[in-house]
Amino acid sequence: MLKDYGSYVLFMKALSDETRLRILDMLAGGELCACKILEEFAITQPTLSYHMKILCESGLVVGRRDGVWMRYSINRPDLNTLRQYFSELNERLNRGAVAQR
Amino acid sequence: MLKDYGSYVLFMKALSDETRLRILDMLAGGELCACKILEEFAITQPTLSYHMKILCESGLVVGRRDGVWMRYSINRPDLNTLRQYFSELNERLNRGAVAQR
DNA sequence: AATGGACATCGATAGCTATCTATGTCGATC
DNA sequence: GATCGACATAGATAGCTATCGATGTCCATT
Repeated sequence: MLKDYGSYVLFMKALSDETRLRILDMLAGGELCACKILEEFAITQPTLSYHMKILCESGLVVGRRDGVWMRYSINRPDLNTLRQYFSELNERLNRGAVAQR
Repeated sequence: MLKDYGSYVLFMKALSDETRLRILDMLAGGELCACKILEEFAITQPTLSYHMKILCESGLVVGRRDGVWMRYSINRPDLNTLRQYFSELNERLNRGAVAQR
């Protein structure tokens, strides 16, 4: 069982928007700067800035300033935590299924 | 890469609320009826009904009527899809890390 | 020192979300 | 057939979210 749902809720909230989901997908290919990400979307720069903030505040993404640019990448430990969460849920579900029969 | 973000957004939205996350967690232990779930929360019955609707509409949870009761359980294929999504993201991220060095 | 490029912040706003009370439906029981 | 228990639906509402245009900051270049 989870003790701390708070951080998971933040993860899920961060990914409960198509724009942000697509950004995470892009970042899985490696670090990208904000302007490169912006090119892929039909949103304004302030809106992207807002989405990046949500992603960073969840912990799933980290940004670093590189001169004029902001470079974003996925935070491995946090993505791993999330991956593990679903794996464990799945396992728990399967264990239960066996126990029931 | 994903083609259809829509269903993933629905999954994430469904899980971006602490009440629903906890419900999913409870259901990982096996099927439960609505009244049993309700006992664990300090919310009213209509609010639970609302949350169960969101979970069911996402596909992650299925409900079946059993006489007077509604019994809810996790939809294995959909949970598996979600598990796989994060596993693949993780893999893709790790592949990239190697390629970069 | 003026300009321009990359980004963040502010203020406004339309639309969505979670929650409640009140009420409805449908079986089972008295 | 009146009541009760389990659930859904309707209507209202406070608060949150995604989006924009306008503006600010900071650095590099002209």
